[in-house]
Order: sequence, then C-alpha cells, then structure tokens
Amino acid sequence: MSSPTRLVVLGAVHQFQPVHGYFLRRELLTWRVDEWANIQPGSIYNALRSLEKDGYVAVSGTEQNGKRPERTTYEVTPTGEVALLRMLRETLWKVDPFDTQAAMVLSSFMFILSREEVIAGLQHRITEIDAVVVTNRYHIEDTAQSSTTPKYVREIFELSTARLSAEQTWARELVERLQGGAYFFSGESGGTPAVAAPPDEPSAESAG
Amino acid sequence: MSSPTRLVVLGAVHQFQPVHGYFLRRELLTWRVDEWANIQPGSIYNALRSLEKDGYVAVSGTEQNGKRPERTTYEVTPTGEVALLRMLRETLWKVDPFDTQAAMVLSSFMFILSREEVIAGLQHRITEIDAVVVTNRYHIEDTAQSSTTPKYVREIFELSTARLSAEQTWARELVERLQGGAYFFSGESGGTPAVAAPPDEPSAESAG
DNA sequence: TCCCATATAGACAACTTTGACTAATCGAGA
DNA sequence: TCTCGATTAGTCAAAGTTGTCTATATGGGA
Repeated sequence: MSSPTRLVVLGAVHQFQPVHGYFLRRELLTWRVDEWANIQPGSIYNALRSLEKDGYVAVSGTEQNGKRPERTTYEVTPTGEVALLRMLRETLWKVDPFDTQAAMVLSSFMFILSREEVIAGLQHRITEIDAVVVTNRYHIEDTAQSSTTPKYVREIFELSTARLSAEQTWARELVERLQGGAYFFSGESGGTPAVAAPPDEPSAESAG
Repeated sequence: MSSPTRLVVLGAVHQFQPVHGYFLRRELLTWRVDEWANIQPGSIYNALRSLEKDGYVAVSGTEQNGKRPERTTYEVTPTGEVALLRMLRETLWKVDPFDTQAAMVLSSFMFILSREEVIAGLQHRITEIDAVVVTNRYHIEDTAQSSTTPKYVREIFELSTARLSAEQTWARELVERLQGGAYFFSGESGGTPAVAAPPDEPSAESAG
C-alpha cells in the first residue's frame, strides 16, 4: 500500500527533518505537488499520521513559535529509511504503462538513491518500454481483428505508446545528463545541494 | 466534482442502459479501466449510488435471472444526459498539463458528442498544448536562473513537455483519422457501432 | 491606538476508494 | 446423483482524500 502521497511525504520528511506538517504543506505546494501528484493539503496531515502509525516517521517534539499554534515535528525512523528506499526502488524499477506519476516522483527523490542505481534503473525502464510498445502494437492488431472489442480501444493503446515513447526519450536524455555529472546524489559531496531551503522559518531570525 | 470515475460510469450507463452494476463491472474490466483510470469494482457501485443521489441516473427496476441475486438496473435521467454532455465537453476542451487520464476517457466516450465538435476540440487541444510547451520552456529557463528553486524541477517540466508533445502527435493523427471518416458518432447512422455487446446475458437465451 | 487582511497550524465531516468477503447458484465431471 | 470450483451480484469496514473551517497572531496603515 505505497501510494504516491505516502512516498512523497516520507521523502519530504527525509529531506527536511525535523519538520512539521505546515512546512511540508507550504514546501510541497511550491513544488506544485497538488498539480502533478494530486496531493492536497489535507492529505499531507493524513499521510503523516498514517506513516507514524506504521512506524516510518516519529514525532520528534512539539515547538511553539511565540504564541502561534503548536507544531508537531516529525523525523524518519530507521524503519522508515528502509521503507523509503524500498518504495523508491520499486518506483524506479517497476514500469507501469499507465502510471504517469512515477517518473515525476522519481525526479523529485532520485537523489536519495545513488547515481549508479538511478542510471541503471532508467536504462532498465528504457528497454522495458520497448517491450511494452511492442505489446501495444499487438494489442492494436488484435483490436483490428476482433469483432467484439470496440474499435476505439485502438486509440488508448496508440496514446499509451506515444506517451511511453516520450518518456523513453526523456529517460535517455536524463541518463546522458546524469552520466555527464548533473545533480548531486546520495554519497556525493560538494556543489549545490539538490534540495531547497532548510526547515527553519523562511523569514525570521528567531534562533536568538 | 466530476471525477473520472463518475464520468466513466455515467458514460457507460448511457451506452448500455438499462444496465446493472455487475454488467458495468465486467464490461469496464474488459476495457482495462482499472489500469488506465484506476477504477476498481467497488468504486463502480459507489459511483452508481452517488450519481443516483445527484439525479443523474435512476433505478429503472430490479431483475432476477432464475434464482441468482437480484440486480438493480439503472438508466440515465434527462438531467444526467445534460450533465454527461457537460462533463464530456469539459474533458474535451480543457487542457490540464498533468491530467493524463482525460485523453483516455475521451477516447472511450467521444462518440457521444458529434464528429465536428470532437475534431474542433482536438484542434483546440493541439494549439493549447503548443502554448503549454512554450510556458514549460520558460519555466525551465527560470529554474536554471533561480538560486532557490531546486534544479531538478527542470526534469518535471521536461517530462511534461515530452508527454504533451506525444499527446499532440496522437491528437493530430486522430483528427486525420476522424476527418477520414473513422468511427461512428452521435447522429451518424450505419456501419459498425462503436459500442460493445448489448446488456443482456452474454451467453444465455433467456428472452423466451 | 485600533482595525483588518493575511499568515499560521491543523482539525474535521463528508465523500470516495479499496479489495476482501458473503451467500447463493450453476455446471462439468466423477 | 453428487461434488467442487467458478460465477453472480453486491456489501462492507478500513483507509485515503477533500478543502473548508477554526482560532489565534501578527503587522501595516488609518
């Protein structure tokens, strides 16, 4: 039961921990996660509780900034780190012809894996897509032959093929960029970090 | 609140009415609607009740085949027909860069609209996609300039652009096929109907 | 000084989705 | 004739999603 929501929230907690729900809500909205992964604010709080129930994240404390409402801050547990890697790997290596969110989620969190694994996974996707495209071609032929299958089913497979080819081209270019040293991955040091601002106040000098 | 589930179920009731839930469940599964629209059996029965509550479909009776469990059969109401057209038009004319199901749903139910409107809508999508692709290019440039935006956001826009271009190519080819007379639309007569088998028993001579 | 728009942090009820489960019936083969 | 697996038709509790609502606090302007 690893919905994109849980993976995105777990990955975000991993990157910004210790972090509270409202920060994630703002940060993920700047990522436009509501558009490409259909994650609305309310779902984030639910995902946090759900991940907590599974022991993947734990409450690390409660803060209060002045007399603002109290915040509950979360951290990823060791179990959660393992689960995060497992979920990411599954997203990287499993090709679902109709799952168009997987690649978006990957783009956001691939840095948690190593550069080598991501490149290998992408190359696997590329060949895997070749196979699916061939399968689609036979589906289209079958549809043309069959008298009971609605003819327009062809269109769904044509579109699926077109989309997958597009993803394949993108994956090829991304592999090239990654082999050329683009971005920074787990275990690599130096350069601009791939992540955004730290979890502290975006515009406050509170720490003093 | 017009989720793909509601549109698909309403469209399917329209095509097969009077029809019972279990028929829809089997028929939609042969369409692989669980793969490309994430509609599981349980959701179909829920959508029927939800559409009934809104007055879009109405119970047209209950049948019983031998001593099998009773079936509740549904029909689309006049209100529901209007709503179906409205929902379909919205799906046809509105381009959402990250909604990858819209085009699939369209493929299945475009025949409820007229050939002319579908062609016009597809042509609108094609130019609309040009605009989104240009927007994406600027997003990518902005990302490269900005010091706060994570660099990898670029990948999401690159992928979005690739997918949209693929959909555009598909739409162009579909327009050509439609202009060439492919498929049969609302108001057109003759030829093979675009829909599948009738709602009666798939393998029984009950009517006598 | 007071006021109001905005920000903060999260809760919540209504709704939808999931997929295993039920309870009966049919039918092919022993 | 009997048995056992598949089919039928749909239910249900658990989970996830939605997006408005709350209650406070801040800060800039009249």
